[in-house]
Amino acid sequence: MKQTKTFAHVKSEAKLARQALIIEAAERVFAVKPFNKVSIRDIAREAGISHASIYRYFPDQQSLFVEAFLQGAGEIGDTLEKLIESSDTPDILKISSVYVTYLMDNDQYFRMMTHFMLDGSLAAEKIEKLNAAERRIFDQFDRLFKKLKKPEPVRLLSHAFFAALNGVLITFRNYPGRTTKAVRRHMLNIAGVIAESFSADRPAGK
Amino acid sequence: MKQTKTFAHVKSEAKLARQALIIEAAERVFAVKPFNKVSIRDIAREAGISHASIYRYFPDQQSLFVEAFLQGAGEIGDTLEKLIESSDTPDILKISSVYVTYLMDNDQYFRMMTHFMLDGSLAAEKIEKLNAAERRIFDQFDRLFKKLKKPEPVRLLSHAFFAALNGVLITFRNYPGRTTKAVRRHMLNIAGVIAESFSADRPAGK
DNA sequence: TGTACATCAGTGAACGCGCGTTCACTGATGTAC
DNA sequence: TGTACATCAGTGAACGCGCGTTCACTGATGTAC
Repeated sequence: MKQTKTFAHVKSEAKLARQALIIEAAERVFAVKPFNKVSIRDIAREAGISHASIYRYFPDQQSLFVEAFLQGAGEIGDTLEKLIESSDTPDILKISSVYVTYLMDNDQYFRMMTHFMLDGSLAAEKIEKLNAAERRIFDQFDRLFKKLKKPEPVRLLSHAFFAALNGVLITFRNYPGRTTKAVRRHMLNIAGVIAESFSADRPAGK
Repeated sequence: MKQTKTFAHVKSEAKLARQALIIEAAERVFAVKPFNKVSIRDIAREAGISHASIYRYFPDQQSLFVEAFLQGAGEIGDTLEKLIESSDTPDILKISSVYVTYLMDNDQYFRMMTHFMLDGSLAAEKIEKLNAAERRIFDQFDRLFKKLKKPEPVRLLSHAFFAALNGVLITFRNYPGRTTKAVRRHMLNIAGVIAESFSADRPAGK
């Protein structure tokens, strides 16, 4: 009895490991191809399996895509956490530039994020997963603003800050007639303007 | 000779008028259907013509979509212009809420905007058209910040303000578990936080 | 006024494509006895 | 150790669909003489 349980365990672990390999392949494809052009066939090719095999591991395309995104969201969360927890007076300019830089370097996650934000047809259970990732970032920004001694409630500030940084990423990503380098500089510049406007003391009660 | 010119003129005006009817039909479809689901066939059906006829008036799908978007962008530009020109001390809170409200009520334009911002495969000539519309908004925000006596250069502020408002629209549009009304209130609330952070005086030289 | 011809908006049918997903099958591995 | 059976990962082929775009044709309108 113990034996069969262990065997089943090994088996299910193998399954999870193969799932993970598919997700990694998906991330590599997303890094190279615009989100809306990525197909199940692309990912299968990258993973070195038949496209029909994907369906042994994921019930449908949407589930796979959401899992791939959550990987990236987790990394962002980890990075911000380290940055904010490690100091008693975190540098908001640094934080905004890390966030923006990460999502410029890993454009695939930003594409996925905007896709999911725009897509109205997500299953409720998927939405909840994405939302948990978002809440984690809000929580960290809350910590940031608390450490910066902003007046309560800081949650609204966190929402506004997060939204504003996302806005920078979407608004200037295809800034025409600029090199990638120049776009990058401009985004960081604008993110800096935003960080500064969030760090300034505001007249109380206004 | 004069005669034929006039006839040709009438003819080309008729053509433009029919083009405009197709664009209007497209806008109606966009208002009802997610951007990425709208097809040439949908628009033709709405306009009451055969889908093959579209190609008498537009070389391809992209051209039609861009024209449809520019209609909406023009309206936003007009609205902001009125608002900012009409006062010597414009209300930035009012302006942010008008902008956000317009793009919530006319969600199709926001969808198109984000689509074009994310799409890397636009023809250069289309990009230029879209960019002109964007510049017009930047110019108006420049006026706003100048009237608010912000230190030069105000262009960066305009960029940051525009980006931040767009960020609010994309970040909270599918805020889960909220009614449309609650989402609306939340967006306006966050847009208010942003407007406020842009209207506060910031320490000079910081 | 009548006739032959040119133009061109409008169209239904078809083309070619890529997609997500399912199906029926293979073959390797493990299990029961 | 050997044999019959069960499981299930993996697969190539196929299904069914919707799309953007093109084609060959019609028919209304205008032009030339």
